[in-house]
Amino acid sequence: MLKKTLSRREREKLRQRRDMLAASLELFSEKGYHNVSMQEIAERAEFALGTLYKFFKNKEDLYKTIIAEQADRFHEVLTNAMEEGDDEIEKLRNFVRTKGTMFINDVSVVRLYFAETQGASFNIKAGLDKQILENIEQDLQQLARIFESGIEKKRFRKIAEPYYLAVSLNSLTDAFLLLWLEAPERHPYPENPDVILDILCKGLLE
Amino acid sequence: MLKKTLSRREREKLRQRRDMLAASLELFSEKGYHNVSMQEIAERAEFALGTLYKFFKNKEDLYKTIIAEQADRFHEVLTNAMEEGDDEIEKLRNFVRTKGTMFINDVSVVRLYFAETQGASFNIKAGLDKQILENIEQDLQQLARIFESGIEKKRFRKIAEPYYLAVSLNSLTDAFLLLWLEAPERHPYPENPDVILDILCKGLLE
Amino acid sequence: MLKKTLSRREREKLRQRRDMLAASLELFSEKGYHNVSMQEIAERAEFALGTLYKFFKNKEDLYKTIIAEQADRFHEVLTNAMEEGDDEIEKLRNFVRTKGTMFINDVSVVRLYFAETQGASFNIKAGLDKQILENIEQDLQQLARIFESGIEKKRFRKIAEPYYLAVSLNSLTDAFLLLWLEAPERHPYPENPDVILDILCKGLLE
Amino acid sequence: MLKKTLSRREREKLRQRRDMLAASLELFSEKGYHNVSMQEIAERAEFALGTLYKFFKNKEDLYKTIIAEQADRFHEVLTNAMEEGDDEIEKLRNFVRTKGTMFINDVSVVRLYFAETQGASFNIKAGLDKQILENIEQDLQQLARIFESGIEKKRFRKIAEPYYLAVSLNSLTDAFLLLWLEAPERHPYPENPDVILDILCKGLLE
DNA sequence: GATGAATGAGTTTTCATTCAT
DNA sequence: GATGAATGAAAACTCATTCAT
Repeated sequence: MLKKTLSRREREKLRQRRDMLAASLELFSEKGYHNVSMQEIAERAEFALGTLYKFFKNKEDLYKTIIAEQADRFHEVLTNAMEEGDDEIEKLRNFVRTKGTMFINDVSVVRLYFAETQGASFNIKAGLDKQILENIEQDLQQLARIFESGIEKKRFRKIAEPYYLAVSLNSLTDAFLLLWLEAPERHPYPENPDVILDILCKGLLE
Repeated sequence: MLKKTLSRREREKLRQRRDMLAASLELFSEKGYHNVSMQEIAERAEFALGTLYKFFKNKEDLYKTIIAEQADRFHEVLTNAMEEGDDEIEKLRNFVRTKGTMFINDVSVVRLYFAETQGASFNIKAGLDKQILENIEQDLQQLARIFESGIEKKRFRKIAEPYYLAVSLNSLTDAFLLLWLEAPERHPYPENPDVILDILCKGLLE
Repeated sequence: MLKKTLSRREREKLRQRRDMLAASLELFSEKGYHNVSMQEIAERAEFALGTLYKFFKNKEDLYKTIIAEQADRFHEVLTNAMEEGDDEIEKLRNFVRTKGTMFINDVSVVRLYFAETQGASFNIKAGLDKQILENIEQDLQQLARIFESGIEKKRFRKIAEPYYLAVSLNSLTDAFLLLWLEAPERHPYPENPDVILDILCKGLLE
Repeated sequence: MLKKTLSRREREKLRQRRDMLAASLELFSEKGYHNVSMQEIAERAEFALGTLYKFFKNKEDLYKTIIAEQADRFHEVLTNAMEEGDDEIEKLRNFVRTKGTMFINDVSVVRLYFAETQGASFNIKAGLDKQILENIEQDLQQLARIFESGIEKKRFRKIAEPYYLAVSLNSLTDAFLLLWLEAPERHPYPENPDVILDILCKGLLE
């Protein structure tokens, strides 16, 4: 879809939609799905309540749209990050670094990300969309293939199945992000991705 | 307090309380705090609505009681597990094994555990009690001391600060528990704790 | 009813009943009918909830019993007061003095008295009993007869119908009692009944 | 604020508010605060429950608004009445006449007035607003000044302190209003204010 | 097309009353 | 006969959603 083909009207609509989603994201992230009212969202976004319903058919739809859009953006950036880099280690470094950067620049999203991926999504009526779960799965698969490739090239020892290695690295980055979220000063997300990677790479035992 | 000293009345009360907490735990775990009504809980527990309020002063109190009781049980068992074992590796094995066993025997709790610890607790008005956060922190500290001791004894390489190693191992077990929760058949929680521990211990790089 | 004919059991019952009524009177007077629960009354009276219901068939019955008993006591004392005294003025003095003394000794009752007689009784489902209204009416009639007699004997000028004079004197004492209730220090109920009576007797105009 | 400056929307809002207050006044007056539900008020006013809550933040707010508005109106009218008239007697006549007229035209208000001023306000959680008590006190003070002025000019005998004379006259009008309220046919509120005033003015004793 | 007032179902909570022990 | 635990009807209040303007 070329931008040039969008009429002023259409561009305006997109801008409104973006504003609504931004306001909702903030509020949901601050207070949680059930502690935010549609009225509140409308006010924060500076639109009328009815206008909100012109864009999203109900509260759940609005919420899911946010999650879906963020997940897509997230997915795209991560996919690209994992493709860049000359060797496997470099790709893993890119994964760790990019995931950190992305989240730290967008605190609101982190909270929702954890709420959703770590099993609290049952707080909202319906679980995550198939689409989103697939995104996440794809990221893990892509990460797994990096590990697999490393193992094939004898660069990595096969200390676990590639998929589990992917899950592990993902959970390590999550853990560091949570620490940062709770106490940004005391537990900054490491600038050097090796701090996290080494936990996986170096082997604890002498 | 010896059971024998409890009157029939008192024992009956305890049983009722337990039934109520059990019903609530199930429902909160299935549907989330905000999607469960007190009426629903009363029905599931087979008590009248008013009786529920005789035992818990309001919905939040009921919820927090569940979380607190489970967190205490959890904390106690884990603390003990980490104390047993002759050397550091054995203690870590006990941690991984016990955490798995405990959760797998009580699926309802896992869901709430993740909802609460992974940042979704903001879905309920008040966050986690100080007490519970302290429990969790204590577990991590205890785990960290095991790593520290291993490093001092030159059994472990210091691939990261002990506290971060503790956080890492904890997040790895969480990740495997989540996998199991999503697809118990495909991703059983490993009976042999080394499957998880090795990810930390063996070192990926050749 | 001779006291001697009452068995110990019966005397005990009467004492319990009195205790219950006393506790209820206190509470109703402090907080108003709707802001007092039967549970609360039972606790204050140090009886079990069920026992309360053995004595009074429901909350309204309990309330009405209090009102009726106090009204009876009130009526009896006032009737006697108005009978004593050698002339009309003395009888009126006795009325004013006795009404004051009685209320001031029993603050709880005053509040209920005003709540009931001044038209707030509609706050409770049913209005005042016929019996009580009749009591009040009788008092007014008796007072009216005193005025009437005074007029016949040419001691009083007929500045209004005797009944309205009765109502007037009654309302004057009520007004002074209300003042005292609001600010006992600033507006003590006059020890000398003439302070009130004079307002009626002396005539404002020169 | 000129009516012309109100938009149709605003006028509509005012009308709705008035309708709600009118329905509430009726119901509270008929049955008392605690025997009226918000649902009932909504039905009587022919609005949805939620609409009621758009206008008044809760039941107590609704009640207090009624009381406050009526008290203000009452206060204003009485103040003016007491200012008109050439001499003291005329001012007192105006007070007695106006108070009667106002109440007789608005029976619902009388009931609430008595419920509130005669000490039953403790039936509702919060007592009367400071503002309202001040209104009442101001009226009494103004009345007292009239008596004082009359005494200074030697038109009145000082049969009691001016403030107590004010309280007395006020209580006399209240008494006649209560009589009328109970039996309008038998005890009409006197058209000629002297019927009430004479009780104070003429002096009972020969 | 935008608006936001109006709606009412659904939720939490209280408390008078009953009745098994 | 006393007890007080259990009951559930009823009340206050919220908020997602609709629809007339």
